[in-house]
Amino acid sequence: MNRELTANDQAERLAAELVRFNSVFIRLAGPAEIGFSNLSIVHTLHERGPSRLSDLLDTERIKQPALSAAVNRLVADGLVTRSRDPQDGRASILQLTAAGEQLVRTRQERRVSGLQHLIERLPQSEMGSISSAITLLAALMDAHRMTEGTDSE
Amino acid sequence: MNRELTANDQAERLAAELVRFNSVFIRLAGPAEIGFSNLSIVHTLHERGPSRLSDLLDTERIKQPALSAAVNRLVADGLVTRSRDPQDGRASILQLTAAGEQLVRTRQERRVSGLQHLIERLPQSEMGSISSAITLLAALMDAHRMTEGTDSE
DNA sequence: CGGATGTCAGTCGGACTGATATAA
DNA sequence: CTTATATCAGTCTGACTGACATCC
Repeated sequence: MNRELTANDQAERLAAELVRFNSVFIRLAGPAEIGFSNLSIVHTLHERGPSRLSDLLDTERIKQPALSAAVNRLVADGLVTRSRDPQDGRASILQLTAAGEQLVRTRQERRVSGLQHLIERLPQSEMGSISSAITLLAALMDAHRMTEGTDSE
Repeated sequence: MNRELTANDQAERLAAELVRFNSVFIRLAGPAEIGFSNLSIVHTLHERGPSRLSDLLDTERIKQPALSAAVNRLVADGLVTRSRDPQDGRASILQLTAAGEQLVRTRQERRVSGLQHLIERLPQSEMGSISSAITLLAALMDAHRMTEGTDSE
């Protein structure tokens, strides 16, 4: 049960540190220009490739009409293209433009650059823990995928 | 210079994993009920204790009128109290109520609980990397504090 | 016609800018 | 008077709900 206590303790500390670190990390990519929701849509399209509106509905935390409007904005901004699905007349196919891909890439580059500056200032003793942190985060994501669908909502 | 390449590579991978993991992590606390900005204000008051509006202005990413209105909402919701500073007639002192503190606590508990579920599903090989990840995150925060003020904006 | 996909209309919260009141 | 602190007024972006059009 010492192990139980330790596991809970670790979750507490990890959560606390993640919250604090995130407040810094999320700003590394710089100001968004486009809103959070729009950014999230662009990001999701980047990860998934061409998708329909209803595919995005599952991940984006907004409702259909808001999503529709958001996509219209993104199209107007030249970040996304809409085309009709020849297989299904009801569906639109959404896809990032080159500018949309560039936006994602630029933000990620800024994050990397900011993170690099921080890493350079790390004490030598911490350098080794970076790669284990990377695999830890990946493992936590795997663990999350395993629980998806079994959780309510 | 092999070390240079590795450092950049690590920053890239860490940034990518953090972005992906965050999309899960930020949802662990559940829906906000109150908006993002309001939540951020509550969180900041929790971390700093009693503050004035202009203290919050530095950290919150909104302007004075929006901050003022947001605080009014929080007061109406019973999460924050305003009182005048007897030392300075211009200033309001903002402070979390018990309900406000409870909100922060509840959200953190949900994060911890969600994280614990994920940790329980980790392969044994990753269990050891949690505590090193905690110290890494803390070290990265320290590194960030060192660079604050030297960066533009 | 029934279910899925997407849009239209009206409303509302919450941000912004610019002007303004009050205290130091 | 000038600066700091906070609010008021008007506008705008982007979310929501509910009704509706369109295609399978």
